[in-house]
Amino acid sequence: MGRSPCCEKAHTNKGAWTKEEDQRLIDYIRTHGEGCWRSLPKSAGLLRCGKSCRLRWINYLRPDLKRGNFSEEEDELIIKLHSLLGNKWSLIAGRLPGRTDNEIKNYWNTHIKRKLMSRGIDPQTHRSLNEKPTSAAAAVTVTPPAKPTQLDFKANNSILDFKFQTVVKAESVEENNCSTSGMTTDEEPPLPRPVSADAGGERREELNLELTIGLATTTRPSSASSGNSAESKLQFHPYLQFSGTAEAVCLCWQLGGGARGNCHCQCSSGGRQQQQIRYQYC
DNA sequence: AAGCTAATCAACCGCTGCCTG
DNA sequence: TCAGGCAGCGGTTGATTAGCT
Repeated sequence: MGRSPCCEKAHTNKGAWTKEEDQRLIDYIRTHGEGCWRSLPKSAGLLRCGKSCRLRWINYLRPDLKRGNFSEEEDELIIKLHSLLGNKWSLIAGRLPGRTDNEIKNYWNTHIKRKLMSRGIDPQTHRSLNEKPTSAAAAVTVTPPAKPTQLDFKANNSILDFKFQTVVKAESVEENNCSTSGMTTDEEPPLPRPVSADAGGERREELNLELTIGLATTTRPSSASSGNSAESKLQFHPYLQFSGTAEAVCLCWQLGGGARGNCHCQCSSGGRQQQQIRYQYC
């Protein structure tokens, strides 16, 4: 038995939204808030599918959307995030305040892909186009998860741990003062790292990056929906900070203030960022 | 000015995963 | 444990706009 359609297709409008439809949707959400998209069209007097209403609101009508061109900083941030997360547009959008997943996805496909290609970088693998698949990457190669299952993403109450593997050139790691667990060398010696050689015989190290995410206690108030999943809460913290060079990678994600859980990375800073994800790229 | 092509982006479609009974 | 309902996500489509000849 197939699933019932999400809406009565025979009685719904499709295509571009009219100003009147937009206004109805805005008025309704202002009064009642987001949530229950399935019943919203009927309640708001719209002949639209709930999914369509949701999309229109999220991608176009939301008041906190930033319109206009992407800045150079945003470009670079998207590239870095894509190298880490792959085509997880919603996660990427979660770190770019005022930008939507759809917008970023379109922008990626129309601008950034071309930009990377012109730099001689494969937009999917973030490796040099001239490079043999088996050779070590430039300074840092982060292998994006091809499938979500490869990103070991486990929710455990308020703590998320996820791990993924990256390959870092051995010589880059030597100079790095961050350990794989995000600790400084002053605190604890680095964990032993497996060393492997690729087909060309070049020595390289495989670095197991463990990211620890502690969820802040504050979440977006109107997070109706199934937004109580840890992953979706994560998206409510749009700020992401990169610092330092990309010679080696120490990743430490935090939500909320100060070091939480197992994180000992020196990524603390005060003020507004107390409520932001902090992501150190040192 | 007209016709064609490329670029852009809003919207749709189908699938996935979470929640609930 | 399982099935159904739902929201959300990512890929794709198609209408519109811009640029070129």
